[in-house]
Amino acid sequence: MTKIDIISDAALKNGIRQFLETAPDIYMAGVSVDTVIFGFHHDKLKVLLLRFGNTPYFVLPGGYIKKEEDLDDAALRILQERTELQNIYLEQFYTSGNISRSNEKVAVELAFKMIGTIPNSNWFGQRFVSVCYYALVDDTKVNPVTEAFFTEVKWFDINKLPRVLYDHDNIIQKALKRLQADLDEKLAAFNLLGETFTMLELQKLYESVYQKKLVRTNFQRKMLSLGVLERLEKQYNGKSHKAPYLYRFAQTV
Amino acid sequence: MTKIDIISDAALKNGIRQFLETAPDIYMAGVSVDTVIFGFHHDKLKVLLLRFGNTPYFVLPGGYIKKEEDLDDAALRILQERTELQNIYLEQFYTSGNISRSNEKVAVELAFKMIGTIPNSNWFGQRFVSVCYYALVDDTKVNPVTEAFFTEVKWFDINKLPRVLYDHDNIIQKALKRLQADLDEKLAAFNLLGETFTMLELQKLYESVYQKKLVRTNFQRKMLSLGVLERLEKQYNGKSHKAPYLYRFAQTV
DNA sequence: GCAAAAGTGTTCTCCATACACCCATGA
DNA sequence: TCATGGGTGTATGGAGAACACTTTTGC
Repeated sequence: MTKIDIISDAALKNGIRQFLETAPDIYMAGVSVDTVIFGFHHDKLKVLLLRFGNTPYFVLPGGYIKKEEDLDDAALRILQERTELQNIYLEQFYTSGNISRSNEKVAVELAFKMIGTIPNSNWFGQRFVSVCYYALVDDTKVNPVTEAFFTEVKWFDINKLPRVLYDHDNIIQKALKRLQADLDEKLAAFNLLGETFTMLELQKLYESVYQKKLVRTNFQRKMLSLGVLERLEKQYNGKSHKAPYLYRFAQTV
Repeated sequence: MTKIDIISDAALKNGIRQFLETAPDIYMAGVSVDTVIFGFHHDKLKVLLLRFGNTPYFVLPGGYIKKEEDLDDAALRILQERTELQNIYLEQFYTSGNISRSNEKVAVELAFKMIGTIPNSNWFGQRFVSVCYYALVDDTKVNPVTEAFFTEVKWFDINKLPRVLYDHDNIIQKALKRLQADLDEKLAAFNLLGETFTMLELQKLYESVYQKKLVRTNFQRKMLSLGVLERLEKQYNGKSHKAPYLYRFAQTV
């Protein structure tokens, strides 16, 4: 087991102390928001996670709901703070509210070590019900932003996740299932790609979401039959084979 | 417009006052649970609603989460309190958290009149994020229970809903959509029927959920092909036509 | 026998699958 | 010319829709 190495940086402690002083005035108590941010890179489906302090543990990007803020707006704000993106595709998919989710030993122990003693009545000590959203982003446009509590923002392959705290692993799996269900239904896939893409890239994306191989020729026909793809010029890439067409998502709303 | 007639019953006021005194010690603040209870009766899909005080307005059965209680357990408890049923089919489907949902003029006005002045800082005055569940019940086994705040418990046809408070109408419509999606997927329909039923009853149920007519012969084949129906003896009902078979849901888990 | 509803069989179409085939490209 | 990947055509099978047909029941 990896040794847990806690930073003892005064600035970090001060940041946390300041948050704890102001949080109860700004945010709703007892309710939090967690977001599963999906990206697609190198033919793999990725999830954006935050390193918890200086430990080897990661958590989902999350936050709290301002007292005069709509729930969906809070999720969007939290995402924008973490990615600096506008126009994010966002779906609420689950609310997690078991007592045990907030009590996980490791997390509590780590929190204690990070900021010293935590009075039982303070912000982090309370029980939270967490409303969970998933987001689809073009990872090339994301500018990951860290903040006081977290020392690193990192993309992880959905199949090679690190150790995560709380019930966040469960939440990530639920998000994936929901994404699978939404992918065809809501034409959500194109939010994970850039402006243009080849048919093979699109296929790899579907394969990484459904976690299974698809038949190339039939996939192509199915995508074209949706009537939402615009075929652009061919993309010559120097490879010794036929150049693939580029496509653009052109939904006629 | 119907005149709003408010009861000024001392017992009701006392009940509410007592609740307000103890609630903050027992329940999480800021989070509530609302349930859409579906039943099926006389070939119609029904929803169980509570009359708000002595007004013509209705609300969804709902409640709060105890400080040491799992979210799903809270939903189950609230349902059991209202229906006296065990083993209820329950699905979480949405969490509603817009600021405006708690601020609807009519609701606030009614609450004021019911219990006199409400200090802004009290329990009902706070903002709630509501986690919503839908339940499927055999309505013949339900024993609707009223309580202090509500003067009537009543089944309503999904297409003939009364005026409901807050955003509960929106929640009901979302529940129906989710039920439609789950019906085939999770074989959920049988929770709405008694032990045995005819194919026609099952078809009427599907039609009332999907809100459209289905072709009798093809529906029969589809249901039988699921492999979860056990055919019992015929049901002679005195009508001058062939007697239908009775079926039982016999899922091999 | 007749009307009404229940149950079964048949055809047709659509769509997903499987796979054969040809095309374009650079080494 | 060859290997590699891209694009299109075609046969097949299964599921659902449409509808014809038979069976059962009480009057």
